[in-house]
Amino acid sequence: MTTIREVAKEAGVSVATVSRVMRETDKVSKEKRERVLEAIDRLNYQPNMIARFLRTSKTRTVLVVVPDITNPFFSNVLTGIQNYANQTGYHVLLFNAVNIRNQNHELMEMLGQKQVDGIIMLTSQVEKSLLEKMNEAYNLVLACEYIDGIDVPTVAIDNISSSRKMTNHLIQIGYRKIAHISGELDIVLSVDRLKGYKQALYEASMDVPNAYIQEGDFSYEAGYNLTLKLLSLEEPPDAIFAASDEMAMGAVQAAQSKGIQIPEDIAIVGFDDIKMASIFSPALTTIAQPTLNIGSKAMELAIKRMEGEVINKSQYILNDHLIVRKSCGYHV
Amino acid sequence: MTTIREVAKEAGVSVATVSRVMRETDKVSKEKRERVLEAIDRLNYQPNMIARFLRTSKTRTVLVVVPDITNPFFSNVLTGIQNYANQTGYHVLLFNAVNIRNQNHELMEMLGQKQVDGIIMLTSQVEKSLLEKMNEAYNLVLACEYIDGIDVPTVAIDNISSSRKMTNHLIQIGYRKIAHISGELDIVLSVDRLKGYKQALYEASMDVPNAYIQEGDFSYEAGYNLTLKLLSLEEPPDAIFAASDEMAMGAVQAAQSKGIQIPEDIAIVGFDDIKMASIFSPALTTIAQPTLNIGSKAMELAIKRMEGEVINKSQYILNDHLIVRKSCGYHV
DNA sequence: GCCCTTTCTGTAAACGTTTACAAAAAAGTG
DNA sequence: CACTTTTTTGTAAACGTTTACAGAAAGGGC
Repeated sequence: MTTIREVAKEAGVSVATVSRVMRETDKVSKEKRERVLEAIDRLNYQPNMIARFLRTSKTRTVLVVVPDITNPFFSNVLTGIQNYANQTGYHVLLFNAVNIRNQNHELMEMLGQKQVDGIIMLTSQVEKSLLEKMNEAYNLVLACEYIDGIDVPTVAIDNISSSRKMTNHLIQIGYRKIAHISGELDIVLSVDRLKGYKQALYEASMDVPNAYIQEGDFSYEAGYNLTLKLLSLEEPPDAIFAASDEMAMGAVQAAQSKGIQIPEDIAIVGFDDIKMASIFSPALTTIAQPTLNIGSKAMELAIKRMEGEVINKSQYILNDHLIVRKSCGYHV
Repeated sequence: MTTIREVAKEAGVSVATVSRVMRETDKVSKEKRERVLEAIDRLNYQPNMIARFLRTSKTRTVLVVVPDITNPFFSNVLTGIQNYANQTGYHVLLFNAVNIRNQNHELMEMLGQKQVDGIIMLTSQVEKSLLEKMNEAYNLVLACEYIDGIDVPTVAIDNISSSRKMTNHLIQIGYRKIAHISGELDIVLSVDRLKGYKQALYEASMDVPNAYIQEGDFSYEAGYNLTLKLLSLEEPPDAIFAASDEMAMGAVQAAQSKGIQIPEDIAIVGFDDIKMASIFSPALTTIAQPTLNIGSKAMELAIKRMEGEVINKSQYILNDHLIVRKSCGYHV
């Protein structure tokens, strides 16, 4: 491996000068600069990043904690992060936290070991105290999920208002018995979506039976099973608003398995606008989240923090939008 | 930040002893070991990994090059890699290569800079010479795509035989006019799948018109458009074998848009068995690849190489299997 | 030519570990 | 007890950079 020392010798200058040329940080005379560049070229020199990291105590690397890369929503956000990172010379260390709650320790270890300069979490499914610690000791940014009561930069959509928007849409086009299949209710995001749904009903002075609200877990299977449950109610809903597209697809197929037509007999809508939502048949009415932007904004904020900038505003709310397709029975 | 020096002072021993306790590499008397452990605990010491990396010139990190994390196939393999890495104390640095061909330079730079000990590529879409260089200078492992003529450890399924298996299945259940929509034919994998298809036809002494073979690019849109093309042939096929599930879904919808029923009027099958393949309607007959295993095996090999072991066998072929669902019209 | 700035360069000390080597301590052996 | 062998410890030199500091060179003004 060629080192800076060898380059210095080859160019007939000191190591300091070589370093200065590399980093373009300080004035170097034209003549020496050229000699150095030539030497670098000749020896095919590449600086050892680890040594630089050690000296500068900056790694230009951010740890990204993803609950499940397999989930298209997360992988899209991750793509946004990665793209932005690429453009700015940062690197992404991946932490695929299948069961994040058991991995807290490991997570804190990685941070303490200085391998990364910052951390972006696509989930806030950890103890609040841990989140607080990470926020003050390291450069934390949350994406996708807002958490109450601590002041950490967060980028997400306004789940309450988008959920309200969706519910309003269903009300407007005439549905009166709207059920909701939520995500796990220990996740803020699920609670918010439920909240928005309730607000819309309240504003429209509509009342729904308790059984219209079912707690799922964002999975296809949950959507399927809970829909069977909803359909067997004495007075089944005429519309189902699922908190994820995957659950909505499960809902559609559960209904179809009972010979029920979508959207003729019942409307079913989702959330996220994953690619399949438009391919699926019937195409799903859903809420599109600006996943790539969420990712890049999160990375942008993380970089700002890592470079020492103080972030005054802590909530970054990006615009989602309602996408009306066939599954809600409203033809544009 | 607490350093090893402070721990040493606190415990009343030398830094070497502390290091030895940490790494469990050398004998340390019980008494001192305990003193050190206590001191570590008291000071909440965590070793600075970067410093260790520099000294040992090992980073326990592997660079994973993924063409597109958004693609469920890749994200599954990545999950396999990540899981195995986690278990063995390795880390994954993500390189999302949207257009890998333009990023060769960047890739080589990262390797030269010693930030990673090895590299796993989920694509071989780079110049062969580059691959060769990576293979000899760094610890390269290929996953998913085999490349001819260089001796780099590769883990994948046997695309030729699985494609032949699928085609045979279609022949067996009675189809005689089987078309194939391939991936990009500058990718080995696509060529292999095409090859398998042709072999099966050949063995069955079947001949198909040239127009039955269409080059796509694995995308839904390609599947859709090429199917429209196939259907408007004078003698349209009675079965379409798409080289990816996504293309198969496009094919299904293209057919449906023409009022053609699947599988009654035409069979359509895919490849990969992504989650949607079973949810989609009609459920897709497809080839299931052991994605998680591909990932973990690749990581296993990478670790072996990084730890200096010489890998004698260079091809690791994992078992795929045919999954028969509704879309091929064969009821089990 | 002299003095004062300004610009450029080199020396050497970090950064926080690991580890070769030597020295010290402990354990065996007769 | 004296000697040898084994085990445990500490000292200090790496690893390959960056950068504070001081010194040299160059430029400007008179």
